[in-house]
Amino acid sequence: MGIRSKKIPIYKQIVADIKQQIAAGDYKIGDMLPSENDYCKQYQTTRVTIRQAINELISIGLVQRYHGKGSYVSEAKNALGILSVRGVTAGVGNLNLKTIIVKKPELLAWPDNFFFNVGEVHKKLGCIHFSRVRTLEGKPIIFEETFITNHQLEVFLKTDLENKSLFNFLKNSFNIDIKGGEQKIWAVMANEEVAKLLSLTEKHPVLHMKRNLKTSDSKVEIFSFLYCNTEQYYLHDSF
Amino acid sequence: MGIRSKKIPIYKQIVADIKQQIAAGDYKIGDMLPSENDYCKQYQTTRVTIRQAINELISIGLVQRYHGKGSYVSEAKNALGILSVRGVTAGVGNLNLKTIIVKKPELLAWPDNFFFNVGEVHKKLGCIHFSRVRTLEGKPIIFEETFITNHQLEVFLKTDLENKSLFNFLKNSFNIDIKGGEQKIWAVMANEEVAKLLSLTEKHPVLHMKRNLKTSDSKVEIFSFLYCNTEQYYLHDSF
DNA sequence: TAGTGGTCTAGACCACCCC
DNA sequence: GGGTGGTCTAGACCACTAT
Repeated sequence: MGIRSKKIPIYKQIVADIKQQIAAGDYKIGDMLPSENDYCKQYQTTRVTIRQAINELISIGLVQRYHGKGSYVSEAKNALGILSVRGVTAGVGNLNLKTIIVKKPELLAWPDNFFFNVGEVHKKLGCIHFSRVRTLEGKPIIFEETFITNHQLEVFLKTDLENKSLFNFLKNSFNIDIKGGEQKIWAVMANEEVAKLLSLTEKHPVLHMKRNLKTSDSKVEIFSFLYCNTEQYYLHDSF
Repeated sequence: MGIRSKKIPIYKQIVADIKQQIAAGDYKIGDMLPSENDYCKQYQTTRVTIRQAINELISIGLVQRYHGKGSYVSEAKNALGILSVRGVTAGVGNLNLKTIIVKKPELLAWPDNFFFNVGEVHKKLGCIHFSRVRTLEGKPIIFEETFITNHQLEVFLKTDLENKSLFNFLKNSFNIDIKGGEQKIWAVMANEEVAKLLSLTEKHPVLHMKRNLKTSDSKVEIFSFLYCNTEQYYLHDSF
């Protein structure tokens, strides 16, 4: 299990820094963040870099920026930031999402007629497959089935993912980052399996997403099929 | 009805240019766009500016960029780009969306207990309210109810919005742009009204969004409540 | 008018992909 | 090795908000 790259860009360090400060309560919802010029001095860098960092914070919905006024910490009450339609990040906001493993990681061939196109390279490597349910305050909210290209990731098979962030695990163990991707979204009726896992009556409407995430390792792609009960929470996206 | 600002930034002109070229078929799905350095020469500008333009194209899902390889026109088959969860744009991709007015524009007071917080300034100005259904190939797909702050927008009341893009209308008539906003997304059951307008059985699952869009005129805010039949199409988002 | 974000220049070096 | 995108510098000027 090797670390696969090196330097963390300055702007990502700044993103992580500001995220942490917001999480720690140094800045509360509605607070104005330091100005871009202040940040330039603080981090000894230039505005292009600072703006790149703040752009990322905006894109994950943590911050809003107003011309002539400043950048402000934004509200995300009841929003499933972790799924932020636009977000590349796990764990935006302070929602206490817990994870239950429904099906442990297993090494399989890629399914026939898989929804997304999988390249030949990935097909040869096979996929690691597992399913999880996410709960919020004890209630199941999300059911997610995940497929990851097995490029030297066998360690997954003996890893207990319970209550672990997949993205953090990939980052910490393999230095693999999410670089981007695409999502498709539908409203559907829960089928028997989904209804059971999310404690819903069958035919309850649920939000369904199919996602394809690209990582910093071009041999590792992540696909996930996801069902979300939006009765008490909603997906949130700001831009 | 006055034009409200002046200069169009270079990067936006480039965005519009490339969009137009893709729409015209100069670049097809999967084609590689010119490199960033080529664009620098072509537009006599620098990479920061070119990248700002391409970032916008990526964010609306039109383009994907790969390190070391280039930027490519991306596929958006069956995707409602017009609603692209992340999109700020009208009319990416499928141009065959037609609009039917369900309720003509009317000048009202802001509703009590409106879902979003409306500032005092906006409350004093009142709101312009109308409802539309969007159809694709003759089938109703989206029902959208819109509220806009009436800051010198009375011309709306005598405008026929049938088959017009709201965003283009705001842009062309008032030079008002969409600058950003937020969206909240649920899966719900169609109620009687929505079912009727979208030709669905009641209790059919539909995607529901509540959106708050900021414009380049800080006195003009747009809110929209929207229901979408995702049986044949899906919302699409790339990042 | 002072302070903020919005846009832009003219370079540079690095990391990645492909031949 | 040559071309691509990824990151960054050290400035500049403009547009918007507030006072």
